[in-house]
Amino acid sequence: MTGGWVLHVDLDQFLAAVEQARHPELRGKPVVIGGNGDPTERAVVATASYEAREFGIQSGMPLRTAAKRCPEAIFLPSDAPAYEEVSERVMAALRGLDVVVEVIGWDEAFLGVRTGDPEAFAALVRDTVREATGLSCSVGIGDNKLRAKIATGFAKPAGIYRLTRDNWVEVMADRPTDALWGIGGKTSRKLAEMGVGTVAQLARSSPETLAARFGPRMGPWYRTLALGAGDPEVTATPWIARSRSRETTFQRNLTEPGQISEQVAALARRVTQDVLDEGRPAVRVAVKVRFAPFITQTRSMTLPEPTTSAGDIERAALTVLEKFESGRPVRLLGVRAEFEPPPED
DNA sequence: TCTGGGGTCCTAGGACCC
DNA sequence: TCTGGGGTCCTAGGACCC
Repeated sequence: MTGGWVLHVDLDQFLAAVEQARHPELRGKPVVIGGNGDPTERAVVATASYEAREFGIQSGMPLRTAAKRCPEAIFLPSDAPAYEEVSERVMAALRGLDVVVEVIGWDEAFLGVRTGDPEAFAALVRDTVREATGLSCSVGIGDNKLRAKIATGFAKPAGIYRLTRDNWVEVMADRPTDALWGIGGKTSRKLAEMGVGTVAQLARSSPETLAARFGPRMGPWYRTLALGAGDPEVTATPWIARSRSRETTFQRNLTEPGQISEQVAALARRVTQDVLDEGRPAVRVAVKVRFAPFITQTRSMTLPEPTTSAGDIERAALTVLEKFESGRPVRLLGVRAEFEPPPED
C-alpha cells in the first residue's frame, strides 16, 4: 500500500491567465483585472498579471493606485462567467485523474492522492491542467491541508514543493507568524506585541496565554498551526452554504433616504433569488451599511419563521435598515440571508 | 493607497430561563 | 434579598480567506 498525500493545486495568476489565454495580444503585458475595468472607479484589483506585479500592483489594491503605479497597464473588467467556465474545466480535469477533489475556490483545490511518488503525481497534475485549459498551476505536496497549502506558496509559479513534518521546522521556524494559513496581519501584529514574532516562538507559546489573549478556540489553534498540524482528510462532499449575500459599493455616496431603501429592497430581491436557487429557507436577515468615509456596520434580525418569500425577506431587510442611524452618506449597502446551520456530522 | 464582493468562523455581552 | 450558576438564543463586530 502506498502513502496518502494531500496535494494543493493553485492556478497561477488565474484571472489574468484566462484573459491572456483568450487575448494573445495581452501575453507578456501588465494586465490588471478588477471592477468594471475602469481604473477611475471605486474598485480594487482582483488579479494582476506577473508583469503588472513587477510594478508593485497586488490583489486588493485600489484600481486608482494600480493605475498610478503602472499607467500603461491594461485594465479589464472581471468576467465571472468566463472564469467559472474555465474553473469547471480545471476541476473536471482533476477529477479525471481519479482522485478525491475538494474545491476551495475558483482557482484552488485539494486532492487526496494515494501514491508512492507525490512529485511525479504533481507533475501529472500540472500537465493535465495545462492540456485541458492551457493554464499553468502550482502544486503543493503535504501530509495535511495546512502544509500542502503553504507548500504551494513556495512552488509558485508553475512549480512543485513538498512540505511535511520532516522539513516543517527547517522551512517554517524562522518565518513570521503570518506565513501560516489562518494568521493574517492583525493577529500577527498582536502576537509580535506579545513577543511572539516567529512560527517557532508561536509553537513554544503556552495555549493558556494564547487563549487569554485570543479566546478559548482561536488562541490554542494558532499554536497548533505553528506546529504544522492540520486536517489530512480531503473530501468531495458538496459544501452546504451558511448564507447568501449581495452588496454594492456606489460610485457616488447615497444621501437620499428613499434611494437607500430602494437599493436595500433591490438587494433583498436579488438575495431572495439566491435563496430560492439554494432551495432552503432563510432564518435570518442582515443588512450592512458602509457610511462615508469607510465606517461599516451591520444590523440583523432572526425571522419570525423560516421563509423563501421575496416579500418577507424584503420587508425584513427594510425593518433592519431602520436600526441604523439615518442622515449620513452611504457608500455601500449589503443584504445577507442566513440559513439554518446544517447539523453536525 | 481613499480602500470590491462573497463567504466562514469565532468572540463576547446581554437577555432570558430554570 | 444585595445575590448563583449554567444553558441557550440573539446580536454586533472582528479576523481571515478566495
